[in-house]
Amino acid sequence: MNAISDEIKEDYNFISDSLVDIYDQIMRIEESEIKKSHFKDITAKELHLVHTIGLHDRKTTSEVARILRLSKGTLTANLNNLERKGYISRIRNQRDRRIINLVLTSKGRLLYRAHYAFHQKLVEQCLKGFDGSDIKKMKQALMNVEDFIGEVSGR
Amino acid sequence: MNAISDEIKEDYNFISDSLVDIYDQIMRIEESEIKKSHFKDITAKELHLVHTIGLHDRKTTSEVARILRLSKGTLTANLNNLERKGYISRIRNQRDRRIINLVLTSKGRLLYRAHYAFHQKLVEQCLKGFDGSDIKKMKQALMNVEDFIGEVSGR
DNA sequence: CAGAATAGTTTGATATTCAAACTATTCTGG
DNA sequence: CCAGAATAGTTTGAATATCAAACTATTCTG
Repeated sequence: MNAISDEIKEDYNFISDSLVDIYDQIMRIEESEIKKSHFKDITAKELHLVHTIGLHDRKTTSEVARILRLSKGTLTANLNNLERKGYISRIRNQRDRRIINLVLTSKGRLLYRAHYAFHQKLVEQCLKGFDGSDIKKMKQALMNVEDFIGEVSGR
Repeated sequence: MNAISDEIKEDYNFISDSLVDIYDQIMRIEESEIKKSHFKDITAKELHLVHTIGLHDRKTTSEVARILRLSKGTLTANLNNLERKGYISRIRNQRDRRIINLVLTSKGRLLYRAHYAFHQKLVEQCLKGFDGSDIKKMKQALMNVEDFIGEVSGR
């Protein structure tokens, strides 16, 4: 093993160690940043749920439960909380009255945008000083991770 | 706004969207991979705790609680579970008998290494085809994120 | 050496999660 | 068209996780 590949190995270890811890911290500061704004009653999990419900596509309860891997009962409880706090509404689907479509209220949309802006800021900081080809590499790395996740979880 | 910076903006959005979702999936497959091995009784949270206790430095309960931002009571409960399952031991510090030092049992060390190996594999997949300078960039990006986290959470 | 400070545990209340039973609605084969 | 199967979401009851505050044991300090 020569000096260069040793150095690369060290970099691998740095990256691996770093990744293990970073996301936890991100989750935490996401929540604390949101609480500094005027959304004081939102947890990181609820933020995640608001993000998943999203701005445009009126997902159903089942879709959201599948995406987040929550049981239907758990999601119902979470949705009750977010509805009570005024971030989401349930809309009964008129074509198929078994289905509930989920939408963000205007308050929910504000929260969504604040959260999204935070992520944008994070990515900007992360990639500051990078040029177009560096960014392409970064994108490639993330796609590789997605592929890996796909393989491991059986696509 | 010209074509090139539009493209970069799109890449930023891709990266931002991708990051939001990847962590959750990684947590999930970490847990499911570990359950495929002979550590069937471990949750993602417990894995995280075993990782934090680590191999070498005999952290105290308070240190671990601070790192993971858990209350002391919650951590006590978690440690009871991991001790019952045979992954950790509590060692009463002889210099200061108020303190408990936490160590992994041999079973705990096996789990730690399996988890670590998983992360290594993830990083290898992520960076496959990257050369030394690409990897340096990647490292830089992660350090930028750490800086950002430091700034936001007040260092 | 008395009392303040610290490390960790226990306790009681609250919140989260799940699976299973349940309600309401739609689909489907005869 | 209709009976029963299938589907979407809610309710329920039990198990687990979490927190803050009270508590125990130990060490530090003036």
